[in-house]
Amino acid sequence: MNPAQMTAVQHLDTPCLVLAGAGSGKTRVITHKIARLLQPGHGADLAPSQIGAITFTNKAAAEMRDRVKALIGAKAAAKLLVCTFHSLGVRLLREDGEAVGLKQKFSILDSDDVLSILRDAGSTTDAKLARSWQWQISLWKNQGLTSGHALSDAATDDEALTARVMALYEERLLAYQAVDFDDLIGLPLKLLAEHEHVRTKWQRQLRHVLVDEYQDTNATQYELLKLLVGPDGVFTAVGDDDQSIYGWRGATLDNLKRLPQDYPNLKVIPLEQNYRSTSAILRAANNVIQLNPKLFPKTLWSDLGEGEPVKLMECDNEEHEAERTVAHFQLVRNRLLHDFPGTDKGDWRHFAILYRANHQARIFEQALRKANIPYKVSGGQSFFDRAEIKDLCAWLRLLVNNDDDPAFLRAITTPKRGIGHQTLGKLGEFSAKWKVSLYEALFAESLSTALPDRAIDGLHEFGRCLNDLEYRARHTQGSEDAKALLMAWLKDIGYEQHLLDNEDNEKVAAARWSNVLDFVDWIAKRCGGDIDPDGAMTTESERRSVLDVAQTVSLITSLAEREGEQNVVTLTTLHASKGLEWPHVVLAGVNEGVLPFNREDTEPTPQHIEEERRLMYVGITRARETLGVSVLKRRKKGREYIQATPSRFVAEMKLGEGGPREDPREKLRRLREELAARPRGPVGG
DNA sequence: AGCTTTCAACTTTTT
DNA sequence: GTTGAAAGCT
Repeated sequence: MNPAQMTAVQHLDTPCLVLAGAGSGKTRVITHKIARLLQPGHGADLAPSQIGAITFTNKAAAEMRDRVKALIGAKAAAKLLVCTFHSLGVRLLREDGEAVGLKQKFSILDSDDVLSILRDAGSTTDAKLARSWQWQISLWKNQGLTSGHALSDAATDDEALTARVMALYEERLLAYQAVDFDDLIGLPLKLLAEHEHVRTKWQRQLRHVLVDEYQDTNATQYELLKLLVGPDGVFTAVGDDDQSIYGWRGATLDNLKRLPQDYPNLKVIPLEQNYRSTSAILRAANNVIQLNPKLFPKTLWSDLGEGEPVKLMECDNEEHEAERTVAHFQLVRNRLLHDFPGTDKGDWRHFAILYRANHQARIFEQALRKANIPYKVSGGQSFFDRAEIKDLCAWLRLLVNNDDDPAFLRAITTPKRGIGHQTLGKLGEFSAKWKVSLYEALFAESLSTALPDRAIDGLHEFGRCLNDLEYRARHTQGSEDAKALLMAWLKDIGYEQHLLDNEDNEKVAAARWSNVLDFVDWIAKRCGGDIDPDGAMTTESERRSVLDVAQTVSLITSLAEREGEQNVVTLTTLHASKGLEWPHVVLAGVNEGVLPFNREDTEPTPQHIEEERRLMYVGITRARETLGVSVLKRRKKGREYIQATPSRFVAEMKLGEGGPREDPREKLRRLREELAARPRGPVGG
């Protein structure tokens, strides 16, 4: 470990802000600090259960857990609280949510559920309108505002309407005993703020909290952390102001600015040594980011050698860009295969194409397919967004929370069981009239006044099926039994047949069914009780019932199992690339209007340009060895091509300045030596 | 007028 | 690849 990392790890007694530049080994710092906190004799001497490590994504949490496990052993690691902000919220609410009026078995709505509730609440079929409400409501919630605040602050008619829809939405959520993702932060905050005994309980429990990607926190997350940590609590925030690229969804750098003021004894430690990229790449990155007003100045450096100059690729149009990128990759790869035969340096998984917007991927996909190069597009539709998975999730959610009406409607109609609009409409009216959930209405005595017996029989049949499944799910643990239960259930409800009936293409139906089977395996695996990949038996305490697993299912959005292991080229957006790295990277379409993004009719604000500049910085710093920056000379607009302007960020990189001047042959020899001497395997995170 | 067809445009995304 | 808008058809 370098001196700065060491300082960060050894600083245990006051709040600490680690400004971790890209590739500076921040995960290393966090994991080692956790180990240090556990070691007796350094003043902290904490038990594993007293430490919390908070991340933004499940993937980051999983990686963190793995790396801590390697350091302190599986037994101690299992007792640590390593989780995302949202799963921490779930935990707080499951344990103490009753204090804010939430029953223990609440449901978590995903953004599609939210959208359909909003469409309903605002009586519109206009998806765009509903989405704009969803967006605005989420922003308000992330600032800690309720519909009441929003309505009184509303500056326009649109905002007032949104606020009114929000009020209806809040009512619905309460009635369903459901929360959305924003509530998973907002409600725990309310819980801790308003209930002293809960607050002290958690403050006593967690003696040291470490937060990853601190620059991505929003206003409510800041407040939540503050309450969780307490007035004299100790924490470690790890982040990089230069990599803050989520301002548009509520993240605010104010959280970084406020830290020294809110905690005067804050220790600020910059990590500037980069273990990822060559000097040529870092110089370009520093040149760009320098132009932003800086909160905490820092300059990245590395001792990995000068490396190859950043290559500017000027392309005629999008097709040309894709072809050139593919040709460039092939060239680099062939050189590696020649220079380092028998190594994995030429593997396709070491190559990535990064772009600003998802639709830019398509043309690269075509070119890669044509060249027979394997690739994956990351981002886009996730496994859990697929209709078949959502169908099954609806059933699981309904098991967890019988009052989850959106889940009820989806489950009772998929697969079709002869219960249609008529019946459900009546049931809905009945439940609204008596202020009960659809599930409760199902078993009400007086339902016979609203519906014919035949319809009621069908409803009761569904209810019995559900109760039976719930009973079994509660009492089934261990992956083998869980899998048997789930398969029996799918057979019961005839799900495979349902897929075949509703899909005219047999292949598509088969693909969907295969997704379902993957999903079953995935849940079963989570029920535990079988052999771990590393050979150790999972402990008895890790065995969970199917119902327990079902509770957390809506929080998880990616299988992320062997994602990194496929030997394929990665196509991804700049946003989704944060935290990742590849030896060879091409940044595509680095033109004005695209990166920095702006619409032709609007003038970008300086803050917007600054965030786009950070995005460029993130992109540059993903590359370990070679970096290509591709610029379009012309862009397709309608049928003809129009002139395209290179991004201002290209000039800002100052390519060709500051590098060493040397004989080309000498240079080639040096490059090869440097490349051969590079350490293998991943460094830092 | 209301429907269908065609054509172009397309922020960024986790939980 | 999907969606929304505009043109064209009945």
